[in-house]
Amino acid sequence: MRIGELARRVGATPRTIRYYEQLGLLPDRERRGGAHRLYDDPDEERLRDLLRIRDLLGLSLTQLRDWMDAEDGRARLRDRWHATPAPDDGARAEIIRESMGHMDTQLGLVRTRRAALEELEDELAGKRRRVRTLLAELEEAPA
Amino acid sequence: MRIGELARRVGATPRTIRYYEQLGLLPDRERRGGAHRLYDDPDEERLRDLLRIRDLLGLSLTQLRDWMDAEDGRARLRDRWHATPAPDDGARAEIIRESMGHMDTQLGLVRTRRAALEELEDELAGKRRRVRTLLAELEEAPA
DNA sequence: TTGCTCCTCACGTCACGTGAGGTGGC
DNA sequence: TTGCTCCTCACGTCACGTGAGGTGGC
Repeated sequence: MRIGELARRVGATPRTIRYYEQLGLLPDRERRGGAHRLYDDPDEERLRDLLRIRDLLGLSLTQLRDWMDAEDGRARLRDRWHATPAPDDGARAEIIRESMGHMDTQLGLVRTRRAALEELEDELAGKRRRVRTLLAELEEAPA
Repeated sequence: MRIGELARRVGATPRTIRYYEQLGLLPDRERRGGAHRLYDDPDEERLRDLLRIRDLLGLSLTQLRDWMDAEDGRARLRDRWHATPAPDDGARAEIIRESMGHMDTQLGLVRTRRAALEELEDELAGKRRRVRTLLAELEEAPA
């Protein structure tokens, strides 16, 4: 698909996609003769992930790059794992542990934020309940 | 307190506080002779609220202004309510209903976001579990 | 060939960051 | 009086938005 359709699908703009390509967040798509960029489904999936993490966690694009680098690293590790069920020399376990450490960092970020949002939601819900009670009293007992 | 201390307390910078004042998000503090800005505890509370909503919901400062305008409106309404327990002519109930409508909008925003974060958290937790299982197998049964 | 979408500059904008040069207040 | 913090410009930066002017491809 072309850049306009990709943008429409994920709810972004062509400008954002080009900017992310420039920063290395998206691959520099093979363009025959410097012409139009063409994207496939995995590209769309990656872009969705980028926008989702950016929006939900409020990361800068530099932080987003770090996040995706780690994700890519894990993906490569997983491929290597499945490709070679080799004898364990301890190094593989070590790499997995490192990968886990990074996942824990990610999970910590998400959990902290979700907890903060839950607190905000509880506060708002409480306020709403109080106002609703006030309204009910007003309707039941008009002076 | 002065702007530096306020900034340090809430985890912002003096520049941000001045910018928010300029946009009308914070009050233009009385400054005798155009000198230093002085803030009190309610100012700190308001700034905390601003930063919290901005960060958790990712609002633009224009949207943030709308949010706070509604909050301020509700606060004024509440004051008026407590000041004059007047006879009900229906107008008060109407104003409360309007206020409720806005709170529902706010709650909807927060809930949508929290649900999205929960989904992300579940996905990450699932990935982590799978990697952990892999690691356990590796440690228990070395080839 | 006509439309539509894409291309690359390049300047504009939002939300601040970061000095420059000068003044207030314990 | 000496430090420290504050003040107001004002230019820089990040993450894009928005034309200007030109080209690709069904």
